[in-house]
Amino acid sequence: MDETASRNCPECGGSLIVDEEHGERSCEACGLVVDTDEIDRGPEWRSFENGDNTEKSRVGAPRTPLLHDHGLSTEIDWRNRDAHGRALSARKRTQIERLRTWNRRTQAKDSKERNLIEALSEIDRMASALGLPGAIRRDASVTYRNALDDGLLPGRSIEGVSTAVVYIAARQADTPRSIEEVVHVSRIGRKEFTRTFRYLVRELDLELAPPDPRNYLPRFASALDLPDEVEYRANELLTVAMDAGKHSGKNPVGLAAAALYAAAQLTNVEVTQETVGDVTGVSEVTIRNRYRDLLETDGHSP
DNA sequence: CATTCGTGAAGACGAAT
DNA sequence: ATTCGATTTCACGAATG
Repeated sequence: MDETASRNCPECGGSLIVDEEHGERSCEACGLVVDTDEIDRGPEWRSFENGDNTEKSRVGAPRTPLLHDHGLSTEIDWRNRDAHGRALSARKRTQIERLRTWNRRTQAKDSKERNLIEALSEIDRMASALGLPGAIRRDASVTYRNALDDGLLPGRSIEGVSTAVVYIAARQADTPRSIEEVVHVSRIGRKEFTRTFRYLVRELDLELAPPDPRNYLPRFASALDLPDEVEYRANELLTVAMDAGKHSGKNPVGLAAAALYAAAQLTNVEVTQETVGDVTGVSEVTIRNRYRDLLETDGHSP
């Protein structure tokens, strides 16, 4: 990808080569780096467009330097007058009319792209904090674009929609994160999240199956330092309960939490309802009720 | 004392009206 | 827009060890 530049090295006079990968221009002969970052690689698009997901992730938002337009955009007055206040000719007027149109269009495009830059950055940040892989981030970005193109953004915050699409993408990929987890790495509260989430699902006609509680087990078991056997038995309990249809209508996170607690009891592993509840974000009461159900269904109470 | 268990009031939600 | 039914959560006290 190297390309010989026209200028020469100020040190030794050798020809310069451009390293597009790093945006550097260096001397072929002496290796002197003449200037850096001459090539504008644009904002975040790259990890999104070409499939290479080679850890372009950033933590924290790279603030766009153009939060407002720095007065660079042009306003065209609505009055059809020239600088002296005289009326414009018909020919001049239609010309100005065209200018207005294009001015509006480019500004609309800019605002859309700025919106997208901000959103993609937030999606990446949250997905990273949640340990979600690149494929899911891309799915989330696609959903965000769809929402943006459908004009679903006005009235909702970028952060809210970004959070929702991350949650949706994780669920669709059978790598669900709980609402608590997602909200925890977001800047919005639970209330706004659920409102925005439902709104998106409805408006985009998304078909979202309820999360399989078993998909929560590995992470929760690991976070609770529970042995593999507990996780395995929890999986069994859930499978039995689901075959019996005892899971529908119940919070999948609560089921997973209760299954882990129940399995720990059955295998004589020490865990309290409180710690399970803290880690999973489920109340002790719910753990009690669910784990009672689970044991009963599996035949442990008579 | 720590943990578990059970309960009533209250909030959120989806479905039905 | 309101109501209804199921569920979850909170706060509390009792029982258990």
